[in-house]
Amino acid sequence: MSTISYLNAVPDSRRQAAARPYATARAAVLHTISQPPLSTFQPNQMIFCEGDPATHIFEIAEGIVRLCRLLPDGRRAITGFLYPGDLTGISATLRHAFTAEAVTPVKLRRHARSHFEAAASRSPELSQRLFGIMRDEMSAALDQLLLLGRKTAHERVASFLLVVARRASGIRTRSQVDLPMTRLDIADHLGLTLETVSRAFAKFKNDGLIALPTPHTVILLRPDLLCQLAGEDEGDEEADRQPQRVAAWAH
Amino acid sequence: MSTISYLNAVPDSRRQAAARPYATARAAVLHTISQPPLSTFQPNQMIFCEGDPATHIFEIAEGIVRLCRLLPDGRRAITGFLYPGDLTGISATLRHAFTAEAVTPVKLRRHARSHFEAAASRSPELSQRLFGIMRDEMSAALDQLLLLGRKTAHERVASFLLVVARRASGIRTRSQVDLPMTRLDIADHLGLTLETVSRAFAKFKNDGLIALPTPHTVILLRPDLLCQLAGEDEGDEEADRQPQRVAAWAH
DNA sequence: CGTTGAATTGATACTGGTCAATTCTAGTGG
DNA sequence: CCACTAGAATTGACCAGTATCAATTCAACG
Repeated sequence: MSTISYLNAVPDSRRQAAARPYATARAAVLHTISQPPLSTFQPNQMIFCEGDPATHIFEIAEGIVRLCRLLPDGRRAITGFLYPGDLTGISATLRHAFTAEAVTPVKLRRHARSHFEAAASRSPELSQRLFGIMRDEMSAALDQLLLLGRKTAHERVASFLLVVARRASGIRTRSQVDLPMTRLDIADHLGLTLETVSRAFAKFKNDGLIALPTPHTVILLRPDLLCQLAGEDEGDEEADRQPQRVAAWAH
Repeated sequence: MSTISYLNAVPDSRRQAAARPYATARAAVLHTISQPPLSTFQPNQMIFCEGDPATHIFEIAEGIVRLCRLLPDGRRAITGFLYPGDLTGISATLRHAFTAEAVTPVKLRRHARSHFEAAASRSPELSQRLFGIMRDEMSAALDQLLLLGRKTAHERVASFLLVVARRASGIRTRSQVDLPMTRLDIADHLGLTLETVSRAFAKFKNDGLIALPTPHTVILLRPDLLCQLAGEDEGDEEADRQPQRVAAWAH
């Protein structure tokens, strides 16, 4: 907690980044169940805490959320960021495995776990999707393990930019990317310091790989080179990675 | 791949470590289904490869397996080790997300995914357990993210020793721990070099925290201090970590 | 405009990596 | 049973990539 306990303002430009129409891709499944009212959170406000009883599942309607784990002395790892349409709390059972905090102003729906599980046991499609979400989460976690364990600072930052670009836009290589989170958030996600993140951005800018119209807007000028730098083999790895859909299991 | 492609011998002392009666805790569920014959693998032999079609689920009967992800240039992250009784391939659907290789001589059962899924859809308990296994995997991955992102070399090695001690023995603080994997495997799991791992062991030994009768046997002399070093706060760390509790979700 | 937190940039320190040599271990063959 | 050998582990010297500490600069809101 030492790093963030205040509730301060976030620039308007960053608020806008939160209200993107990406959403609903995943959450759509839920809307067949019920539509709880929206809860609102201010930037840096805690949504739920590691260790809290996991009574609800959360569906992000608007804004960006960070998921963190902390060491007793306050060192922080951000295990991931949530975007509109994302769900969290699915893989928890008794207690949450991480803390969730709003990065930008957030609106979300809380689905009671009991309702949720009842619905899942009735709908094979729903439980199917839940498995799919858990798989995606696991896959992202494995990518992150490789990033943290074996990539250099520059490679980590390049990887991050590409992940955010793909996720926030849906389109594979949209040139303009919003970074609603701070340099410290990025650093805690990449296992670096905020200075190192800043220097990596500066270098990419000097090398002509990106442009930084504002600190929270990146334009990918050479996504190809970034891909190479990130050690992702830019090719069409996605192409065959998720042509997914297997029969089904879990009733 | 570049690091290991030969099939060499493993000391007999390490073979024994593999044949531990831990097992079956998790695999027990499966035995209600069927009992395929055992397949055998030599040390460093590949069991399946990242990207392979995930047609089977594997149940380790004997021996130790490592799960790796590789960067194009050969840098390797070991995302985890499997012990007797562990399953893998559950969270994969179309293709495996990592490579699995034998560390010691391994015996395992291959369960056809189709059978498996059929059984899961018939048995709520089974699919329930599968969810549980996936949760455990995710929880371990999150721990590892914190370790790789924010712990020092010494902290990582201390954490590793404790995890292995708990897992291999089941008992919380069994003093003698076998390390069937090499220093390089440990290093690739902890995001370090083998030299750094070796130096950490040497330091712990000098400081009286552990004894090293052989390079593959560790005795935890002061598990309490190791715990502290690992940043696990053995006790009730949660206590003062989150004194706060925002009213939060008053929508 | 003024103010405050965020971001950038610079100087320096230090952890852990790299390269290299030596020792150890365990399996092999006499 | 004991030397022999190959790979593993240890240890040392040195170096590089990041972290740390510190000072500006910048951006956005009041």
